[in-house]
Amino acid sequence: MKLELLSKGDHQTTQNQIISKLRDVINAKNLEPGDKLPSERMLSEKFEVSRSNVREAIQLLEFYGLLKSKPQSGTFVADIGQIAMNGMIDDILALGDPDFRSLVETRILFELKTVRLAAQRRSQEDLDSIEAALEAYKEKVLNCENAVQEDLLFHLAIAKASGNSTMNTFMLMITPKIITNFEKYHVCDKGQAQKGIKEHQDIFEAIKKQDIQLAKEMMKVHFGVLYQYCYNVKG
Amino acid sequence: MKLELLSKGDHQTTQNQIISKLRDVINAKNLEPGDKLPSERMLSEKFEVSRSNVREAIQLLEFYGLLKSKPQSGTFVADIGQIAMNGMIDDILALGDPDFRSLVETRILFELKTVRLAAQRRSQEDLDSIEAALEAYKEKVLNCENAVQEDLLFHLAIAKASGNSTMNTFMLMITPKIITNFEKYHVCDKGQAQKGIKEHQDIFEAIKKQDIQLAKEMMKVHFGVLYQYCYNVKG
DNA sequence: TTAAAATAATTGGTTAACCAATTTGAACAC
DNA sequence: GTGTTCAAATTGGTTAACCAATTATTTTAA
Repeated sequence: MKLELLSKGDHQTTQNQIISKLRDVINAKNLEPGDKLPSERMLSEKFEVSRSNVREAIQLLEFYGLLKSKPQSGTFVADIGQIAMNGMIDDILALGDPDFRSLVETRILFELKTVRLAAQRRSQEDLDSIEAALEAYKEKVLNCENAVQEDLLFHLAIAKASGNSTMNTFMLMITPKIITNFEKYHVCDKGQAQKGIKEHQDIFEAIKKQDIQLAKEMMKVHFGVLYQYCYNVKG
Repeated sequence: MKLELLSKGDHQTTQNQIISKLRDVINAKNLEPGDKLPSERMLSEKFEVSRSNVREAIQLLEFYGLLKSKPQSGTFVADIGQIAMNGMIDDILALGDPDFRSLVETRILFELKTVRLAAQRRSQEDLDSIEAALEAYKEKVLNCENAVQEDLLFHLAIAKASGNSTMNTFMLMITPKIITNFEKYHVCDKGQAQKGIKEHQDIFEAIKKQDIQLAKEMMKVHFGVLYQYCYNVKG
C-alpha cells in the first residue's frame, strides 16, 4: 500500500510554494505595476529550486495576467496593484482541482447562455455547421451507436455560433472533462434515442428561427436530468 | 516600417502548425482512446521542429483534455474518440485572442450567477471575507482614492463564496483582463462614489439575507452601464 | 517449449549549457 | 561636466545533454 495521504501532487505543492515566495518578494520589494522582478536565475537561487521551476511558476502568473515576461529584458509586474496582486495570488493558491458538480453547473450556465446568443447571432455558416453536427448525431443514434462525440460537437457548434470567443474557449475546456466522466457505457433504448433526437432537433429549429426564448427553453429541457443532478441532490 | 501583416505571433503560428500535424498523425495512424502516440523525439524529427516545440503543443492538447502524457512511458490519446478529437482540435486551432466585448459579456454572466450561488451557499466565513472587501472598498472611495483593486477583490470574494471552483477559476482568468483595459484613470465624483458604495452595499446585504433574487437584481443594477455597453451598442 | 530473469533500448521529465537581444556602465571625445 | 560610443554583463528563451522509470528484447533455466 502506497501511503500518499494528502499528496495532491508533489509538483503542484512545490509550484505553489514558489508562487507564494514570489508574492513575498513582490511585497518585500514593494513592487508596483511596471516594476521589474529579480531575474529567474536569482530567484531560483534564492528559493533553492531549479530555474525551470521558477519559470513554470512565472508562466502561470503570466497566464492569469499578473506578470509579464519580456524576452531579453526581464519579468515585470502587470497592470495590477499590490492589493489586487496579493488577493489574486491567494485565490490562485487556494484553487484546487474542480469538482465534477461545479463543472456540470458551469456547463449548464454556458449552454443556456450560448444557445441564446447563437439564436441571436448565428450566421448562415454557423447554422450549416450546427445542422451538419445534428445530422451526424441523428445517424449514429438511429444506428443504435454511441453518439457521445456527435452530441459534444453539436453543443460546441452552438458555442461557436454564439460569437463569444471566451465562452467558446471555456466550453472547450470543461466539456471533455464532463463527457469522459459521464455515460461511460451506452445502452440502445428506442425511446431514449427518439427523445434525444427530438431535443436536439428542437434546439436547432429554435436557433434557426432565431427564437431566443424558445432556444433557451429547449436547452433547459435537454439538460433537465443533469439540472436535477445539480440542484436537487440536497432536497 | 516593419512589414508584419497578419503576423499574429510567430510562435503561435508554428504551434498551431504542429497541433495540426499532430491531428494528422492521429488520423493517419487511426489512434483511438488509450493508444500511444509516437515519441516526442520522433515527432520533432518528423515535423522538423525542436522537441520543446512538440512538447509545448502536446501540453496544450493535454490542457484541453485530449492527450495524456505518462512520465517514462509515452503520450496517449485521452478518452476522446476520433470524431470528437478532430472537431475539438479544429475548434482549438480556430481560437483567437478573446475580444474585449466577449470578456465583458462573460464576466456579467458569471457575476449574475455567482452572486446567486453566493447568496444561496455562503458560509459565515465567506460573508466575513466579502464584508472585509466591502469595507476596504468603502474606505478607499470615501478617501477619494482609486478603488479598482478593492472593487475587483469584492467581486472575487463573491465568486469564491459561490462554492463553484470552476466559475471561481474562470473569474480569476478574465477579470484582470477587463479591469486593466477599463477605467484607466480615476475621477473623484461625490455622487459616483456614493452610488458605487450603495450598489456594493446592497449586493452584500442581499447575500447576507440570502435573498437570491434580490442579490441578482442588485448585481444587475451594478453592472447596468457595462450591460448597456454589451447589448445596446448596435441598437 | 516456455517461463523467468537479465539486459538493452526507449520514454517523458529535468537540468545545464548556449544564444541573441537588451541593458548597463565605463571609456572617451568635446 | 556632458553626451556618445562601445564593450561587458545580464536577461528570458532555446537547444542539447542527462536521468530515472518504463518497456522491449534477449538470454537463461527448467
